[in-house]
Amino acid sequence: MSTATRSSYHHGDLKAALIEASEEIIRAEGVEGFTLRKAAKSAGVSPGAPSHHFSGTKGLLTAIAIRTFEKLGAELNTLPSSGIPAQDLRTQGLGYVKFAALHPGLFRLICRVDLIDFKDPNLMQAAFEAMASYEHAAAAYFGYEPPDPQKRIFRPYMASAMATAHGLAHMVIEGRPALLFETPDPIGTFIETALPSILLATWPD
Amino acid sequence: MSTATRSSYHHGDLKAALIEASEEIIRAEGVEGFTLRKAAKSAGVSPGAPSHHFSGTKGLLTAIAIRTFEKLGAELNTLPSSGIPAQDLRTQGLGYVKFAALHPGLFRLICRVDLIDFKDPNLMQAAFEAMASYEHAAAAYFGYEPPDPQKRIFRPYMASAMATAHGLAHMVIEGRPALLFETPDPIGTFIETALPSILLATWPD
DNA sequence: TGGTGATATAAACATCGTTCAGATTGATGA
DNA sequence: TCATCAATCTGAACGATGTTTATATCACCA
Repeated sequence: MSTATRSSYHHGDLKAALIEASEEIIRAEGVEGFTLRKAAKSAGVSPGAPSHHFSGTKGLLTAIAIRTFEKLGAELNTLPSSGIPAQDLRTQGLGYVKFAALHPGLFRLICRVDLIDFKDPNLMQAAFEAMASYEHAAAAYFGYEPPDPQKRIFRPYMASAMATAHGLAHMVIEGRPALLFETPDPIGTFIETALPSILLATWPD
Repeated sequence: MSTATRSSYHHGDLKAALIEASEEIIRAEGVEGFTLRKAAKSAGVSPGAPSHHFSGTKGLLTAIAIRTFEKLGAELNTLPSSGIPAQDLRTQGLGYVKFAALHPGLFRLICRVDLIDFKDPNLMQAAFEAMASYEHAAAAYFGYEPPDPQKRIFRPYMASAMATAHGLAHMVIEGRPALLFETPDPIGTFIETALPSILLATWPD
């Protein structure tokens, strides 16, 4: 409810207000429920105002995607390390899927290549930094030297590990647990019970 | 180019023509490029005509999603079995990702929960039948008895295997190979070289 | 104090999905 | 055979969307 009532003709910090309002809309109604006009209205501004701060809808959504990758990275990079490679890799995977389950709208956003600008270097950098600890865990488990982060390249082992978590995340936000796994609570129960056993099957000790 | 010129006022088989035209649009321009009006125009019919055959855009796209699952199933279920469980599982996974890479628009469609009706029992049935041989291969590799197909339940092992392929498929159609793996040809080269080694890391002999 | 660039408005435009009254036609039954 | 009816299609309309344009307002600085 960031419908800011403002006194002056100019907003003051419309750019930040638009990002805030848009993220709220996406959290509440998903990417599909988002419209630029809604965001403008929520920020208390006319439909044409956003064009002065973002290059269209795609620019605004890209800014939110960057914030989302930063949130994901903050989540993953602070997960505790046990010293047991298999367990750490599972922890990272679980964290990845949990993030998707807790923020389905935002996670969908960062997968929508048509809605955000993946040529934006800031977006790419945020995406890679988000996966830093994940790559570290994969390197420890599979026994390889992590590549230079500057090169922005993933190893096949990392691709394998990341793909499993990525696929599970998609399956979760696509609502497949409720459809496929007979779990009463589509998010909580699945994550706490079925998901660990799935990851155990994928990366055993 | 199925812009059928018709002589009579009535079309004859508009339902099939709309499905055909829509699938062509999705193949050429992706789900994002699809509009109901385009499909109607391509079928040589007014924008209001489709409503007599489908319950809105979602109904039409659901019909195409069912066809897509049938195509995927026809692909996977005819893949040869080598008798070596690990290799067969990799073959299924490779087939799954290949399908996504060859039909990115259609694959994206069957993942768009907001665009198609996953409560449609025909869609669910088609989705499960498509994965039948995959589940069979997973059961052989992980050593469990495949569950009753009627129950429409996947085992954790199957979820693990499927998730990896599903995640790789998403990564491929999101264009990540070109971004992450330094492959000149984003589809062909990646699939033929990097992908098998990724699947080898996931399901070793 | 004036003026200039940045920022906002309001109105317009094309396009979208959907609805609805009316036109057209194929099929049914007497 | 022919009248009737339900199915099918048109064409115009509606509200909503993203974007552009001319115009209005204001913050800041010379």
